[in-house]
Amino acid sequence: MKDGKIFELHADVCKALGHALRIQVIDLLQDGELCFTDILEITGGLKSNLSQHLSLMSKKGILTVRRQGQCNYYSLSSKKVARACRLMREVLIENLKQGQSLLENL
Amino acid sequence: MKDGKIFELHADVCKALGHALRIQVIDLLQDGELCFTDILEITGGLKSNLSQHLSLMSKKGILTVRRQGQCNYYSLSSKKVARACRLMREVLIENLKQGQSLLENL
DNA sequence: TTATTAGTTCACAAATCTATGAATTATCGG
DNA sequence: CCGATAATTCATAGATTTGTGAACTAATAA
Repeated sequence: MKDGKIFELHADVCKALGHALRIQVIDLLQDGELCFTDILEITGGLKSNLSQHLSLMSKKGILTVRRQGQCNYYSLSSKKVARACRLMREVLIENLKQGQSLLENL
Repeated sequence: MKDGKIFELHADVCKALGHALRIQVIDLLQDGELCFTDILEITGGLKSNLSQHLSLMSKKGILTVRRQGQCNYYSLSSKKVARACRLMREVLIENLKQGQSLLENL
C-alpha cells in the first residue's frame, strides 16, 4: 500500500472521533452496548441525526452493531477506541489547565 | 462547565487528528521536534497549506512551537497524542485485517 | 541597506460535513 | 392483515474545512 494511503485511512478513522455527539456516544459505550433508543434518550436530538452519526462510526470501524429483534445494539469495536479517546481527553484537560484554550478562543 | 461543552472541546481536539497531512505530521514528530522546512520537505505540497495545518494543530493544543532564529521547531505537546494516534492506527489495522474497509468502500 | 530565507496571513473557490424533516423499511403483537 | 415501534434512508440547505496563490512579516546575511 502506498504510504499516503495509510495516512488517509488513518485520518479517516480519526475523523470519526471529531464530533461532539460521536464523542458522547463513545463515552456512553465505554462500559458496554446500548440500543439506539437508549442512546437517543440520553443524547437527545433527532433520531435521523443520531442514526447517521452511528452509521458513520460503524462504517469507519469504530462501532459494531448487533441487531436483535426490533432493537439495534451498538458497541465499541475495540477497547482501544475508548482508550484513544481518553488519552485525547487528557491532552485537552492538560491544555485547559494551562489556560491555553482561553487564549486561543478569544 | 456544562456537560455538552466538554464534548465539544474534546471533539475539537480530536478533529485535529482528522486529516492525512496532520496524521503524517504526528507520525514525523513522534521521536522529537522538526522545523517547518524539514517537515515541508518530507510531506511536500504548498508551504501555506502546511503552515495552516500546523497552526491549527497548535491552536488545538496538540503541537508546540519553538521559535529559534529563522526556524520554527514543532513538536507534539504530549506523548499522549502519539499514543492515541497509534491506538487508532491499530483499530484501523484490525479492521483492515477483517476486510471491513473493503466492504464499506464499495 | 538590500537581498534572501523562513514562514505566516489572507481571500476565495471548491469540497466536505452537518442538521432537519419527510419518506421508507423492518419487526413484532394482536 | 393492521397498527405500532424501531430505526434507516434520502434530499437539501447551511456551515465548516480545505487547497491555492499572492501578499506580507521577521530574521539573517552580504
